[in-house]
Order: sequence, then structure tokens, then C-alpha cells
Amino acid sequence: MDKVTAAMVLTSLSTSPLVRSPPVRPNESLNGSWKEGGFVPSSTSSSGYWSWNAPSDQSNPSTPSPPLSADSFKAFRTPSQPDDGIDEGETSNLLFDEPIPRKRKNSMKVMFKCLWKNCGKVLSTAAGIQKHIRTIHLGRVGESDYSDGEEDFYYTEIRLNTDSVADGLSSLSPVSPSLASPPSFPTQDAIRPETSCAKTETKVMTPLSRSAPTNLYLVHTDHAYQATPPVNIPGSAKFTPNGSSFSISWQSPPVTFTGIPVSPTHNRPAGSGEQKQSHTVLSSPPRVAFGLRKPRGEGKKCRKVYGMENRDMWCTACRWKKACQRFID
DNA sequence: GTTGCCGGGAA
DNA sequence: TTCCCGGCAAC
Repeated sequence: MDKVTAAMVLTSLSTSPLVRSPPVRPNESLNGSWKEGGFVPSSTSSSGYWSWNAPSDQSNPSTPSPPLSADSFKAFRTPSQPDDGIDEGETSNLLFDEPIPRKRKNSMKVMFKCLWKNCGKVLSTAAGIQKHIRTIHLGRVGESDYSDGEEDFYYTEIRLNTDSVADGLSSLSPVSPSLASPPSFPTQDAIRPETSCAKTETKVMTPLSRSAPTNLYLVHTDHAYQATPPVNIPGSAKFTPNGSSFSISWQSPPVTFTGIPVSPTHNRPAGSGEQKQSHTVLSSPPRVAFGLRKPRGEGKKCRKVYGMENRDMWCTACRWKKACQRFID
């Protein structure tokens, strides 16, 4: 364990500079929805992974730079057709960002494996695998060069390296689809890219949702719990010293995930059930168990804002001593 | 002590 | 269904 945790810490440290370097990034490159609120800056590494998208064309196998691992993430959330109904879903993603072992560039060979069912084709370049997916699986023959990023869902990178540490990490990290993917996920529906699934449990699956390396992101989901606001959690909370044990715990989920038919994303604290799901581990380490009353929101509520004297200005819920509806946390 | 709100009851 | 409030837990 020690080794592992140490490795985690190191990786997170080493990567952060890469990721965060240009503060500019978040604002410009991403589609607007993100940047603001929570993710931005504070946390060391969680905020940055988006920025990799552009450069991450790792067509050159010889340079398995950080972007690769990032790329694998990218897969989960394709930048192209993302937000629909996903509101906070994404935030949860951030969590997972961290654990990825992106490491120094040394003797590693990167291959790309098609995750499409019964395919498993392995190519040495991302471009190649994307093309393969586009043409063979997605049937986009004509528009060969057109890529909306969907292919990303269907392949994963495989690092063939000699690095011991890397091995250790990869085995732990959720990003080892090579292990998990083959056994077709029992619940293809259950797990699907948040992008499309959002919170809806639509049954219509795009090819995408069917075979994507979902397990990867399951991992992150919960955060859930904290929906939007919780955004912060990931970054800072996670890697605090005492958070280390925590990170470990959540790694297992990918494996254990049983495919509960629920969209991993959310977090709207709404349903009590949602919370407990996969995320439990992540988001609420110390929290009491679920059944208990939910933690009090931090925001000011009608009572505090308007005061007792202006009770008529309160939202009805507050007036009735119910959960405030005006200042929702 | 204050505040948020669950659980439950009365109208 | 609407309105209230006792009481508990988090602050």
C-alpha cells in the first residue's frame, strides 16, 4: 500500500505542472460551460485535464507523453457532444482525473486497442485506431476524416512498458481497460458515457453507450454527491495527506461495479438512493451513513437572509420549516 | 444559542 | 394540499 500511495502522490505532483501550466486554458479552449465555477483552479490537477484535448493526438507512438493518459480520459467525456443534460455529471469526472498515472516518458510503448465488442483490434497509433473504429464500427466510411470524437469511446490505450512503477499504477488505476473491458460489462446500459446518458435512463443506446469503456468513468461518478457545488471536493479534498487512503479506496469500484442501472452521474442530492451508489466511497468518506439527515447546507437561507421579521419574504419551504427552495445548496 | 429542516399533525 | 411546529442535529 505504501508504495502505491507514494506513487499516487508522486504522479499527482509531477503531473500538476503539466496540466495547470497555462491558466489561460480553461477559459479559452473549453466550451464555456465549464470553466467557471468550481473547477477552475484551486486543485492541483483536477482542473486541468480538459486542456489536453487538443494536443492529444498521439499519433506518434514513440512519445507517450502525458496526454495519452489524459486521452484515455478524454474518452469518457468527449468534448464534442457533451453537455446536454449533464450538469454536474462532469464535475464528478474530475475526480478521476487524478489517479491516472501519467508519468514520465520513458520506456513505454503505447498501443491502442479497440474496445468494440468482439473486436479487440490493436493498433499502434491513435489515428489508426480511430480510423478503424470510424470505418469498421461506426460505418463512417465516407466521412473518414470527420471526427467528432466519438471514436474515443471505443478504444483505449494500452501501455506496454517496462516500468515497474507504471505497472503498479496501471494495475490499480481505473484506466486499465485491458483488464476490465473484455468481459463485456454486464450492464451495458447501466454504465454509459455520461455525456449521453446524463441523468436520463433512456434505453436507447447509441452504439457509443454500448461498448464504451465505461468502467472507467464509473469510477468517478459520484461525487457525487455533490452535484454542482461539490465540484470542489475533488480537487483539494482528495489529495490531502489524509486523503490518500481515500484515493485507494475508490479505485476498486471499477472492478466491483456491478452495473447498477443508474446513471452514474448524478448527484443531484435529490434522490437519496443515488448517493449511495458507486460514489459513496468517494464523496462521503467521513459522512455519516445515508439514512441520516443530510448535512446542513452552507448557504444562507431565507431565514438568515431576510430575518425573522421578514418572514413573509421567505420561500414557502422556509416558512414551513422545510428545506429551503430558494437558496438551494 | 442559532439555524436548517425532518417528521408529523391540524386544518 | 396547505400550513405549522416540535424537536433534533449541525453549527
